[in-house]
Amino acid sequence: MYHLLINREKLNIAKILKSGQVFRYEVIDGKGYILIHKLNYVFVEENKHGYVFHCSEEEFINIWYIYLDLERDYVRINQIIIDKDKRLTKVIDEFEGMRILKQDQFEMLITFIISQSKSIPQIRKLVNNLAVCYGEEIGYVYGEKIYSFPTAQHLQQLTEDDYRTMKFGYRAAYLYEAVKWSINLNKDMNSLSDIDLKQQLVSIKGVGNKVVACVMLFGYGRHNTFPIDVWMKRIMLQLYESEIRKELKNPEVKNIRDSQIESYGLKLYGETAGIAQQYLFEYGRNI
DNA sequence: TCCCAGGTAGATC
DNA sequence: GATCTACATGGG
Repeated sequence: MYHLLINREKLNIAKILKSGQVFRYEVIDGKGYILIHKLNYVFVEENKHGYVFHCSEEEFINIWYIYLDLERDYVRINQIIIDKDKRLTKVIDEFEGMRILKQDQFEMLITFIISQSKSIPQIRKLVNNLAVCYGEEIGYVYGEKIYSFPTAQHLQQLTEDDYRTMKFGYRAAYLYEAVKWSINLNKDMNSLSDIDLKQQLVSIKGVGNKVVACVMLFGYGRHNTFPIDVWMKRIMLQLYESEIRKELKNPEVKNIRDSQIESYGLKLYGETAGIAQQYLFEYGRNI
């Protein structure tokens, strides 16, 4: 058992799990949390001093330290973001300990394809169904069976109709395509530039700008991305509409495009855009 | 019954 | 290049 005494200013698991970036985890009331990554899971006990990871030190360093993005200096990044916009001071302070998880790339691709036009509880349900039906049983904690998320190989056997039977609706064809694409991958996507990676991902049918940005941010650790969904659009227009309009060829247009909001976010927040986006998302949800 | 939910592709102008 | 709409399903 690895005792890691880490304060909640640096790591706040409750806030991370509620931040909308991760869909597979368990909260054990009054005791702690279960985190899941590939074929690994860990029970993280919460006490007044901090967190205790119920795993070896080796596993903590090799898996959970990376998953939780603990190497990155969020204090420095938070200050950069506040310098860009002082209005985020309060939400960053209240959301202290939030981090961008580095999750499984295939899981992110599938999860965010599923996410289109679905509420967060519905996404969790569909994604968990997939894990229960096609993942592997990897553990048993506090009466909960823990499943891994299926790999592309696990899902290779499924037809489009199988996904429809599982209530994925029109996303069925997209899921089928994404699995096929993943099976046929023959190069290391991690070595690609942001632009090339984006180009590859967006070539999958059913994968557009928003899903690509989420996969790049939460799966590939590309923090220079700024996903625009309905929430972000509302928040960004509320905070920056006049500034965004100044950048447009025709500042009088009725509808501002997602890509224009994305450009502004990337320009303003640069390498911290992905993290800024999480704070903005939280800022908007609390209005 | 109607409307919306962490969107996207395809048609149309 | 901008705008409109169908696409499945579930929940309020």
